[in-house]
Amino acid sequence: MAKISATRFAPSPTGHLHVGGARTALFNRALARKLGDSFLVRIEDTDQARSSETATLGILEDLSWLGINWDIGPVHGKSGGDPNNIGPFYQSQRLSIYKGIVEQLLETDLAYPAFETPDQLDKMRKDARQKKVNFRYRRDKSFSRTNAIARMQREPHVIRFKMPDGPIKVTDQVLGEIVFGDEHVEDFIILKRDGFPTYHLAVVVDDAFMGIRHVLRGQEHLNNTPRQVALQKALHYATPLYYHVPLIFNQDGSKMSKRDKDKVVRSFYRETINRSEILKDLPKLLQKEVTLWEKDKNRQLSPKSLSSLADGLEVNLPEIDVEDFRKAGYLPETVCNFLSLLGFSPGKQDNTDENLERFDQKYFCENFETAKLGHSNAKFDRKKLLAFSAEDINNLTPDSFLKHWEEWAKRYEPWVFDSFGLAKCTLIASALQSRCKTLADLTSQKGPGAFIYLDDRGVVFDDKAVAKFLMKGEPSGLKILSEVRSVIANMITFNPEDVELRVQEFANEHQIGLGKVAQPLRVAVTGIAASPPLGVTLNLLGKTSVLIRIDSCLSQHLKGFSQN
RNA sequence: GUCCCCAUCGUCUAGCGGUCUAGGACUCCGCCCUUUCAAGGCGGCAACACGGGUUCGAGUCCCGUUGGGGACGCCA
Repeated sequence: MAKISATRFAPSPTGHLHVGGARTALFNRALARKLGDSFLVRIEDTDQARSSETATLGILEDLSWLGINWDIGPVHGKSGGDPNNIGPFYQSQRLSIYKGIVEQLLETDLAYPAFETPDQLDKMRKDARQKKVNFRYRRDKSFSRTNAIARMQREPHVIRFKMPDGPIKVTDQVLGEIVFGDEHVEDFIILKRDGFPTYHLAVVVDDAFMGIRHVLRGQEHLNNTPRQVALQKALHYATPLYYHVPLIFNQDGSKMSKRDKDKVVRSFYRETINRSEILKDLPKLLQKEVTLWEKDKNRQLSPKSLSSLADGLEVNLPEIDVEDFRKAGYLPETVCNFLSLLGFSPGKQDNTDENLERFDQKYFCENFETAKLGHSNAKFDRKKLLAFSAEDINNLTPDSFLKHWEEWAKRYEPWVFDSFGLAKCTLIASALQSRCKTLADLTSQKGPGAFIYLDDRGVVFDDKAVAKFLMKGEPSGLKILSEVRSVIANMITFNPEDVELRVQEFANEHQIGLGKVAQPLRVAVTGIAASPPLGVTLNLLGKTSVLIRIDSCLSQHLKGFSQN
């Protein structure tokens, strides 16, 4: 047994890391730091059909991006390693260990082979359900060990653990003492037909071999705990301390899960009337996949296919995975801070009422306490996350903000820096920083910088803005615009201060308020009534573009104006 | 259906028997600042699920009801 003391995060690589998993990782690391334990990552890939190396890599990358580094485990970037020689950290590479344990259990009559096929079991479960009784697999009274061992040699089989009789007590560090009656805990499978261990066996064996003394995980595992405790007793392993934390929910109160994206697309697809037309526009391979998927509720589309279909249906996929939030332009620190608050509260310090919610992971690790963990499930509030994000982005130094944006853009919108160059992007960043809630807002078509990316002759004018700032009043905005145009045209320097100064002078000369000049100009070059300060807005576009846009605006609206 | 967990503003939560006419954060609303939009500053609305106990005293302890959630896989 390992001589170290560790906490662990043990994801199964069946897709991207989702926020619930990320939170578990965050809590485990904090617990480890608080305890002075090592923090270990282990890949639970005992499901041959669903696990993939791509998913593993994705999860490790997601953790790294969040800044969650691990001491022991798969090597990725600066994380991982095996200083105590307790690896490997992929369960698929530990098969011989589990087999040895299973043999030991078999020899000591603590486990036995079983021969029912999955179909047979399915039927047994259905029958039980129909009779409204609880199904629980227990070894037959007429069970003969010698017979079974002999049959093992020639028949496909699983190995089941002999669950001891009597209730099992679990002591949880968060929830307290919980007693599970044995009427539910069956002789569960520890070795599958394919020779792979089940989760229960692998987790118990690995935790023991890897020195895991503290197990913090989601409450969905609470009902698994008695099985694992029974197994630990049978194997004479120490039972780790358990910490079961509440779940993370969607706004509608359902559990936030990996399947949510599929669910959203499915329900939207069902309600779409012209779905056959949409289907036609998809690639042939995808068409086949969708047809199969449509018929089978339990089937899930691959992430790629799912997003293609979502595009076709024009549905927005919910953000569930860490990668989704990265793409949406959140800073990793923001995501970590927000996630840390789901099921954990920093409490009150010195009885002051100040807001203690905004903290970094250093603070979280130092102040993490079991007593500060909540007991009830938490809904994931995107609006609050967005508010945190806006605040964090605003608090960044201009330099750091630019770097974050550049890094993000390189991954998701490479055209920005490619076509505008660093100098212009620096200007854009400084103009938009306080107006952005996420990094994605910087390039969003609905974002505060949308006007920057417009074609000079393709400005789309907002009707209300045009009516209010160009058509109304005497003199009208259009008239002022046509007069101020020459002021702009005659400018030699074009920095924000000069622009503001000249426009102010113009207003003074004509004895009108600044707004009377600024708003028509703003509408002319952006199409809408809101933008960064006028000087910055015009400077960002450059004199040439500004003049083209003014002219284009005048020619589009003067016509309509004279007719009225 | 069976077992398990949970229950304070719309949401995240503070509260560990009296200091609670219940505090903070997000949302929403108002005001200030202001050439627009942001940012920033100030203020406001808003909750102890219900019913029984225990106690001099209950958001805080106990029981029940109701409600929410989880588990019941050769998934993890």
